[in-house]
Amino acid sequence: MENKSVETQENILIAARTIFAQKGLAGARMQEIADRAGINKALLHYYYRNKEKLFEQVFDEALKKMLRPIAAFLADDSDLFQKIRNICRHYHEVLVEYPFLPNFVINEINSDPTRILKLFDAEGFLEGREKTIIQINEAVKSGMIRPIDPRELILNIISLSIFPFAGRPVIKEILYKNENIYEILKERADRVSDFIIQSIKI
Amino acid sequence: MENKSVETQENILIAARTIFAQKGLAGARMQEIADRAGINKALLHYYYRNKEKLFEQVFDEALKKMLRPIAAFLADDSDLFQKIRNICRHYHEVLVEYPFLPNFVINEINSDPTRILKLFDAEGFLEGREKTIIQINEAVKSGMIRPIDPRELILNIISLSIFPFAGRPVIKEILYKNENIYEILKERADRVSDFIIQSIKI
DNA sequence: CTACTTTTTAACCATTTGGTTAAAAAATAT
DNA sequence: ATATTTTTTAACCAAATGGTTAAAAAGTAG
Repeated sequence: MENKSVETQENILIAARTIFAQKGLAGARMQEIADRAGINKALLHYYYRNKEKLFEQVFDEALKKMLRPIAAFLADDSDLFQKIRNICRHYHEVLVEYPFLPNFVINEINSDPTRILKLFDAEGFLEGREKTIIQINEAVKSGMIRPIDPRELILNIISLSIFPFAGRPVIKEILYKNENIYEILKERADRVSDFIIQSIKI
Repeated sequence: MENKSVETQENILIAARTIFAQKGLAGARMQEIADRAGINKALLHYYYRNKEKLFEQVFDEALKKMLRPIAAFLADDSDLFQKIRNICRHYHEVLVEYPFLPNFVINEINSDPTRILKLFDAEGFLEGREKTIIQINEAVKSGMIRPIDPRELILNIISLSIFPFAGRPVIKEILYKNENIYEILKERADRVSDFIIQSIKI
């Protein structure tokens, strides 16, 4: 009996991910989520008190899955180039699974900035960031890489990894029409790190 | 008399830009737009028949301002590196003025992909793209730049230029807290093109 | 002053939507 | 078989919202 219940809840979450991703929090309809999960609205509210709670669960879950390993990579002791490769690869892996995540973050940070930032904090992202900034500065000083502001390098890594997923529908139409964009993006991970490393290495 | 009318309509557009940018099409409220424009809802509907029409006007106007010059840069005869510099600079200039544009495009392409793509077409973006792809391939063949898939290079340029604006609220919090992010992004244009050129040049 | 346009007011409507309720039905466990 | 949990049905509610209407008021031009 419990199986069925768990299965239904899982179906709800899967449906919610899709709908929230397509329409955002405001645009999503509880009825549509229920339909897609193959249940009715009453049951949907039976398991998830309201729209906000449902959204929060879907959102927090996905964001944690993204941030926790990134924080770990930032904090570990591998050398800079390896770190860049790890991070790019992880971004691409998770985003192939949760391609809606960037839009979630981008859209919802406007409505409640603090909640998202708390998640960054909780997942240890900020400490890892400090450590990596120091590491980049040292790499510059030791002549391993060209002079670059650490935050700018981080921003470039993030931009190259995330934007193609955030803008995926447009990208697909203007650059990769009639191709499997997910395949292309998945394969891109290592080329992105090469592109970055090529730019900074001496 | 006409002045007042035009001024009111302009106020509406300014207000609409802000609200649509913050809340998206679904999340925006006509009442809120009216309030921000300093008028009432009846007058808002008097000038713009309905929400969709208003959104369309705001959106199309901004996207054209973005695309038309990009198309021109892609189509002109300057050498590849100069082209990259022109494009990065233009993206940054327009996006400082319309920072909401990327989110607009990203969000609304889901609801009606064809309308946006028509705009790309109409603004001559696609022809410029073809010409630039050929140019990149030739630059590779002539040994001017490292081997790279032209579409991937274009994607990297777009990602580095646009993502920082799309993700601006998050970026600001995790990297540039307490700083003027617009100033930082504006200054970034030339460093972005340097980063790209450094990566591909031989 | 008169004619015309712009703006306001305020009530009003239809629809959508999130959410509830309560009872019946189905499924499952013991 | 009985008790418990899960699911459905269907009606219902309150609030929000896009949009309308019509008449009055204010502003403007000739």
